[in-house]
Order: sequence, then C-alpha cells, then structure tokens
Amino acid sequence: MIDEKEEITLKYIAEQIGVSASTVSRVVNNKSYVSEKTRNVVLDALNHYKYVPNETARSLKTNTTKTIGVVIPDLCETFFGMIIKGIDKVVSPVGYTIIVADTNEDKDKERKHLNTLFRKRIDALVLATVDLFDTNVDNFYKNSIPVIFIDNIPHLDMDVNYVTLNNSKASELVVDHFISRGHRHIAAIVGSDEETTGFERKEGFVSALKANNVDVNNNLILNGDYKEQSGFDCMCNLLKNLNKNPFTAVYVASEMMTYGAIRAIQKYGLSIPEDISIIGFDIHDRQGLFKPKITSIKQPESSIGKEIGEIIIRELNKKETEHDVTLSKINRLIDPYLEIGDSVKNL
Amino acid sequence: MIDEKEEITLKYIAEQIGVSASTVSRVVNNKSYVSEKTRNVVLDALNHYKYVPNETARSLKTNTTKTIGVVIPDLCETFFGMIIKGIDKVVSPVGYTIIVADTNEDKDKERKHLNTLFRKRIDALVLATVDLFDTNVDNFYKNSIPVIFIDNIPHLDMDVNYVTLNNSKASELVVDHFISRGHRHIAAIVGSDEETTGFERKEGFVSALKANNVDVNNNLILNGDYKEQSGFDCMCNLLKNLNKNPFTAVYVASEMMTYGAIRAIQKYGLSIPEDISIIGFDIHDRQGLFKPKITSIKQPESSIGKEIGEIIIRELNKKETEHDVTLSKINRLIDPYLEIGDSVKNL
DNA sequence: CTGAAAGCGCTAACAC
DNA sequence: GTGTTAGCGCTTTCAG
Repeated sequence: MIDEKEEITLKYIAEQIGVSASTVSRVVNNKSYVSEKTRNVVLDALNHYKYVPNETARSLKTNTTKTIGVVIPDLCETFFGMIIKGIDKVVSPVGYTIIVADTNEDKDKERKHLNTLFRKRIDALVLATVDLFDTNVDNFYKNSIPVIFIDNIPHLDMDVNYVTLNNSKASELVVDHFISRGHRHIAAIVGSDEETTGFERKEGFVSALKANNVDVNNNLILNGDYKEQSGFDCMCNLLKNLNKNPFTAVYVASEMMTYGAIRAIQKYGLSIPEDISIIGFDIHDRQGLFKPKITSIKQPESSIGKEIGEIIIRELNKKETEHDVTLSKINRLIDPYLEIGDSVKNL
Repeated sequence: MIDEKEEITLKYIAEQIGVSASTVSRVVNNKSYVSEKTRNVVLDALNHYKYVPNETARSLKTNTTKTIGVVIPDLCETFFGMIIKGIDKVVSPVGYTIIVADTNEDKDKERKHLNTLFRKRIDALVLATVDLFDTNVDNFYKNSIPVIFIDNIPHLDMDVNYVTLNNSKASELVVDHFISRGHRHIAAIVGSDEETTGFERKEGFVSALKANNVDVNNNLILNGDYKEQSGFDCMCNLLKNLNKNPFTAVYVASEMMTYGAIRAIQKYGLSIPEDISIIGFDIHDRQGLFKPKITSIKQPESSIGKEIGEIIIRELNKKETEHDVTLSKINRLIDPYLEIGDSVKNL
C-alpha cells in the first residue's frame, strides 16, 4: 500500500484488472483489435494508475529511440540555434526529441559526442562537422541510421545526405552587388580551402568576377579560419597592402570573420562604407542595432531547419516500410539571399 | 559472414571467445575482478569486433539513462544557449548528455515536452518554466528525479531546487543608474506578473523608485510577454502617451523585448539616448557593433550553467549513495551586474 | 479477440 | 575468477 516508489508498469496494470500484459500493450498503442469492453476497462485503469510508458524498454524492444542527435560547433551561433528550432518544430509533433551536442569547434569533442550518441542509439543524426577529413560516422552508416550533413560537407568517398547553402550562388550575389555599385577592385576573405564552405565560396567569387570581366587579383583573396581573430588578421593584411593591391570593397565569407574584419577597419581609422565597402555573411542583427547596417548574405535558417526535419521523418518512415537500403541520397542546395544594408558605397 | 547488419552484442562477443556474457560485461565496465589473461582476450575481442555498448539496454536494466532534460522557452535567446553550454561543459565529461526542448514560450508545448522527457526517463530535469501555476513536474518528483528550476520559479506548495537571478537586485541596479544620471521619470516594460522574473523585477523596480523618493506612475509600468513583438507593442504604447505620461528613460526587462522596444523607438523617429534613455536585459553584443551600445543588466550565464551542472551531478551522486529522499532543496540566487553602454543620457 | 511465451541487450546476485 | 540465472518493461509472433 505504501510502495508508491514502484514504477507503474504494463504488467502491473494488467494484473490489477485481470488481463494480460499484451492486451494492455495493445490498447496503449492502439494496435490490432481489442473488444470495446476490455478496451474501456484498460483505459480506465491506465488513467487511474496514471500509467506512463517506459520508453527505455520500448526502445530496447523496438530498436528505435525516437531521438535525433544534432551535433553542432556552437550552440550560441544564432544560425545553429535557429536550425535546431526549425528541426524541433517538425519532429517534436511526431514524437521525436532532440539531443543537442555542442562540439565547441573541437574535433575531439565531436568524436566523443558522436560516440555517445551512437551508444544511445539515436534514430538519426544531423551533423555540422568540424572534422571534414575524418568524420566519424561509420557506425551510423553501418547500422543504417540516417545522417544528414549541414553547413559543411565532409570529404567522404560515398554519397551523403546534405542540406547546405548554394555557396557559389552566395558569392555571385555579392560580386554582382558590388559591381552594380561600381566596384571593380574587390577583396575577399574566405574560409579554409579544405572546407566546402571555404572552397566553394572562393570559387564562386572568382568565377563571378570573371563573368563580369573583372581581372582576378589573387593577392586580394585570403583564407581565414572562421574565427573572429582571423577575420581581423586577414583584413589587417589587406589594409597594409592597400597601396600595392588597391581595393574598394571586401567580401567576408563568415559571420565571425566579418566582425573581425570590421574591427580591423576601425583600427585603421577607416570607415564603412566611405573608405571601404563590405559585405558579410550570416550577419544577425535582429534589431537593426548595428551601425552601419552590414549588407550580408543570409540563409533562411528556419526553413532549412524545417527541411531537415522533414527529410529525417521521410528517411525514418522509409526505413520502417522498405527493407532495402536507401540508394539515393538527398542533396538539397539552399538559396541564399542578400540582405542590403548601408555598408556598400555607390561609386 | 555477410550478416553485417546484426548488432554486435555482449553475448555475441562472449560466444566468439568462449566466455560468459557477464565476464565480458565485467571488463566493459571494469567491475570486480577478471583475471589478467581473460581480460586481455576480451579486450582484444571488444576491439576486434568494435563493440559499442547499447545504452538503451543498459538504461532499462540500471534504471538510469545518463540523460538530462533541459526545457527552455527559446533556444535562440543567447542567455539560454549559454546556460546549456555551461551545463554541458560539466556534465558531458561525466558521460551525461543533454536533451534540449524548446517550448517557444508555450504552456502546452511545455507540458508535452515534460511528458515525453518523463517517458524517456531522464535522470534530471532543468526547467525554465512558462507555466508557473501548473508546472507539471509531479511525475518527476514522485520518481525522485531531481528537478532544478532556472530563471522562473513556479508557485508550488513545496520546496524546489532553483538557480535564479536576484531579480530585485537587477531592477535596483537599473533604477539607481537612471537616478544617478538624473532621470526621474522612468518607464518599465516587464514580463507577466505571474512569473517571478516579471513580478520580482517589477516589484524591485517599484521599491527602488520609492527608495529614491520617486513617485511611482503605474501608467509607466507595462507587462509584456517576453517576445520581441510585445516589447515593440508596449513601447509604442508608452510613446503614444508620452505627453500624458512623460518619461525620459525606460527599463526593458528582457532581451527580446528590449529589441522590440528599440524598434518602436526608431519607428517613432526618436533616438537613443538623446530622446529616450534605455536599459535592457541580457543584451549580448559580442562584437560591439550595436550603436549605441545598450546599457544592460547581465547575468553570468556560463557560471550559472556550470553551477547547475554541478548541482545535478551532486544530486545524482547523492541519489546513488543515499536511499532517503533529499530533504533540503538547493536555492541559489545569482547576482546580476550592469554593463554600461551609451544608451543612457546624462540629464 | 486475447493470452502465453520469448526475447531485445544488458547487469547483478548467487553459486561454484 | 567466472558462469548461471533471472529479470528490467515492453512488444510481438503464435496459438487458441
């Protein structure tokens, strides 16, 4: 009577009302037919004893955890926060729940997180990897757990699902905008060539220049590492050689590097856009408080998130119904857009 | 030979090398003694077959999931993002993983999330509730799963663990600052009176005014709902009646509402701080690009997060060793500080 | 329509 | 030291 500490189990309920556990299970999951009469008796008991299924047991039996792992480099980047919210919006109504793992841009942490997520037998993985050459997702593939890459696409010798930005399109938008405002000497600070987000943005930049019949000056294209400091350093470098390699505009291909670049420009006593025009990437100025307002490439994060969520649901359903391995991977290229501010001068 | 799809289990390993599953289990968890010789054989096999424990099974057996649920109203508020990172920093090295549930400030969603988290048998719950009067945590209490409230403290007729801001202190800092700059007509936009973060900040505001011998004009105190839009609406309201109820300064008691309020001020063609001085809450301007820099109440988020993490670990360990229910709850009041910017004019 | 039985993968007495 | 046994709570054939 006083054993309130015991878990209310299916079996317990069954014993109380004198039916079998399977019957109770059937009504809980309303599967197959149970007579109206017993169903009601069971329902009452379920209610009365406030039964709550133990997902842990269910998971073991059904080999499915209703859990999606999301591994990202930095939860505090608004970009990732919005992606997660977007995913959540579509998966949580279907009963899935999200485990968030923040790698802090650290490969080791990424591996560790990937590992524990696998041990927990997540049903699907969303990964913004920072370990492009050695992404540790074999386990997931072997157990045919859907993996969806976002942001960066790793160098793996297999097809992967991904949802990522059309990076060359982004650069094209930037170049076209600069050109339309009369700029011909344009510098660029991009990420590492080893990352798709770096390489593609750079390539896109170069070919957009060519398409506009602008000579490409390689001295004006620098590679950073996405961190604020590197944006600062690259920009200082460019400004130091301003006479040798003149430019009137700069494209900075990541949020943090943009901030660094701005800091450098300010340090040199120059102003935006009077002295230097700038276009950034993923700049989130939710309230329009940045002065000047930075013209920036943007990604439609929440729709990206929702799209990811939908892909996951689809893959998971597919897995349920079909037995063969998914042959074709899903590749979605998201179109960026340019958010126009006051950081580009009309020449 | 081609059955690569089968899970590599403890039992399978055991069969391969001709020992019992328990022996394998013992070396996996390195519990009790196993002879050096067998241990090595097992270790080799584990390695060779790339065994990965199935936490789902382990959870069922040990009645512990190594998972912490964190339920918050909005993941995109930097405040919550940093809290989560802080918690993660201390719990993930000990093998715990975090499920994040975003309620979007919605009571229904909160209930649903709480429910599924309970079904998943999380080991501990961190909750920034939006459902103060009907927080649905009974299940957790009954099963003695530690619950730690943050941000908002619910109205429950029992002791609860909490880590929260000293809200009246925050308002006091704000009022004192305004007063010291010569302001006497101060408006405030706070959260709902039903939430401690709303109520206490408001009360603190009122009593700080009184302490400074300033008459309190209730028309200048508005309740919002923490969303950006509501900050905007409230501010519009205040500005509409500026003549009737004049004020020179406004205190906005949440991040999003502050942004909304600023948007409203701009919409009215007024400028900060020339026309209106403002102090916000939890404003995060990592790059110093906000112009003017907003003076704001801040919370030491990452230490809050770490503190929460430590409390969780402590509670969980306690549960393991002791058998009696924890009698005393942990209550931690965190001191805010004022980050001074350029949004308050010297009258 | 319902029950009995088996078992998901693991752990933990309890023997030997 | 190591194996045997008995489940954790649930689902799911398979009979009846």
